[in-house]
Amino acid sequence: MSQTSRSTPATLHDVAREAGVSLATASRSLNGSTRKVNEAYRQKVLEAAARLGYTPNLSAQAVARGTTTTVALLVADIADPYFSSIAAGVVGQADREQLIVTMAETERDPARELELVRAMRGQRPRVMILASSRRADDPAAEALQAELTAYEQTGGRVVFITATDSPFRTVTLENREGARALATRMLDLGYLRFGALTGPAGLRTAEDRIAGFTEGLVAGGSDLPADRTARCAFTRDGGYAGMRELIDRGLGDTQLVFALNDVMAMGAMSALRDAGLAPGREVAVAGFDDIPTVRDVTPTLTTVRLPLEEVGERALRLALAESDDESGAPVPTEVIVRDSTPRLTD
Amino acid sequence: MSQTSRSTPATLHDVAREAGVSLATASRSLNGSTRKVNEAYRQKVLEAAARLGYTPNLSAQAVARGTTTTVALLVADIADPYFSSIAAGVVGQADREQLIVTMAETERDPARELELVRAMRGQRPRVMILASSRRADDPAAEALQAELTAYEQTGGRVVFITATDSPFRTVTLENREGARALATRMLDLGYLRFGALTGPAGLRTAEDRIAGFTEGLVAGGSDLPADRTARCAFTRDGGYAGMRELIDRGLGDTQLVFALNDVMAMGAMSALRDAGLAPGREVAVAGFDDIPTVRDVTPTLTTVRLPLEEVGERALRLALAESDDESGAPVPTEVIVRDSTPRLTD
DNA sequence: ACCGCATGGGAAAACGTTATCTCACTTCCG
DNA sequence: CGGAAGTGAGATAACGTTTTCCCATGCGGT
Repeated sequence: MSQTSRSTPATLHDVAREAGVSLATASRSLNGSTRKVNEAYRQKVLEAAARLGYTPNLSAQAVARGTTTTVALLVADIADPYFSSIAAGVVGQADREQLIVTMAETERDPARELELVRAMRGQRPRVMILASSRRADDPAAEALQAELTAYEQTGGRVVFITATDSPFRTVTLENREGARALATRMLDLGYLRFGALTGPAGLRTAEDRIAGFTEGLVAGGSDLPADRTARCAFTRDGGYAGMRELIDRGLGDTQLVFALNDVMAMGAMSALRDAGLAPGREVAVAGFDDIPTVRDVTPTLTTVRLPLEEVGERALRLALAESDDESGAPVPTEVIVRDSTPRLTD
Repeated sequence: MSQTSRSTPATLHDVAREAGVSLATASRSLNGSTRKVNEAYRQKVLEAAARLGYTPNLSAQAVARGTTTTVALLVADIADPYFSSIAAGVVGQADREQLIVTMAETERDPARELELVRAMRGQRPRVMILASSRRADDPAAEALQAELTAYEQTGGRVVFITATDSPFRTVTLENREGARALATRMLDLGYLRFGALTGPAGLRTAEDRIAGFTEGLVAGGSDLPADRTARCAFTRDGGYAGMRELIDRGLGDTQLVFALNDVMAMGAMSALRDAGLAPGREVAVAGFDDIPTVRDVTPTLTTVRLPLEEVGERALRLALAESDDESGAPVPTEVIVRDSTPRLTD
């Protein structure tokens, strides 16, 4: 009972011996093979396995079967609610599909992303989901595409979560359309003078959102003047810094600042507050994504809802789908007006 | 160039043939073995590998070597900032150690946790990190412990992230001490009448924090009356519901509510606001964990800082450490006073 | 000149599975 | 009663690696 000495895990061999059957029969009994096996034998094997605490070695199964049950997930930053929500969706769906997910963090660096894709290929995952953000000026983009194409040629499935269309299966996020709808809605609320935190140059998500927002404004007869925008990192601290810069440059009569995503918006609101300005009252703020916490900030944040967890689920389902063009409808976005953008009544 | 037909990944065999060397030499060239290999041969192999786009099959390596490079991580809920911060730490450290992390979600269900541990054992991970929360009344606890012990006997390493001491390596969270320090500090600020959201019955983390908080209050001559506490789920919505219940029962002269963790505190503050009460001014609120977003809520939240990302890193390092009793010092906690608990001056 | 002895390549056995292929045995039909 | 046709267990060849072992070669020492 108190065997504290280190041993090795029980193998199928052990189980077969213990049950007094052949290796083949043991294997057939423990996983569902097409072949039938005598119920009496089957019982013996099952009992033996339980007695020995046998767990099949997934690596060995992978080698023998030539396929794994792994899905590889690449995100920019796990601690960011945007990515962790997507990850939660992927992991949940994977669990339902009896798959295992392995995760890695690109830290928003394209070179690192490429490196990680290479490394992950070693696992021979069934699926690779790339939620990490695309850049327009990515020098590693070609190499990445080549790597992924090679991966697909060996039977893998690539799914991107992004707005830009890629040569791979894609869960399409309507960043542009969502931002345009947001702009329209803000105009409806009476806003006229807009500013924005535009994120880092070259980041596709950022560019799409800004483009969509501008489009909406222009369509409504307004615009987004360059001197009311500031570049900044795509993070909470970036949002804080960007808003800080806007404030330092002089907000003028800016009525509403669009922050590109919710974490940036939250940083921006803090920057406003720290500068003695009341977000929502003196300067309205809008975000994008609808991460869970925006209901709990003050004022509650107006944003464009992206069903992130569902996005993760869809990504995996899409990867597993038979048909190649099952990408289906883009993910629905929805403008959600909250207290950070009150109706202007003057 | 446009070979779109599906093929299989290049194997070491292919590389060896392409380079005109034996399998053994190819293997020795591509990973660092103890044996030296002629530089000319080595180059040929490396070139051949590059030409064929060879990536070693990790499963096969695992089978041949008898060990994997996998870290299994179990969390309760990936989308919860507490767990995603820990996960970020684990993934970051794993990356530095050239390890791969696979992740699963217990959804706070002990039965599920046991099931998952069983399933993960199939991967033969080098390390299993359990960040999912312990329960005092867990009916599956014995089975879990048996499973983990068996796992350790076969060479695996278990690390718990928790406050309760376990028979396994543990990153110790000083929930009790931190909560006690928080109580002391709140007394210093002039608070006298306390309430609390106590979380679900049986959850160790919750119990420890409440116990510590009560201790601190009692030590300071105050107390935590049962009629000012409410049970609730350990989530944002739980915090909201719990505070709602407290409000409905009548807050009386309660001056400060301790919410057990930050997401609950944020829910609680929203509940207060929705009831027309100003958190921080009319009722003070304190949390625990110091998740990133609490700097951005209004009022900013007083809490006990837990360096969550570092906790994740430490967990992995602890798992990998040679010595058995390297658990080291408990993770330092720090009370951080912010605007949600202003000094009482009446 | 001969004998170790290090050096380093290659054949082949292992790792823990699955899947193919035998083959003994039953059953059923004419 | 003989033979065809199932049935299902077991031996064994894979799967893609690593690693052990064997062996040819070259070199230094006596």
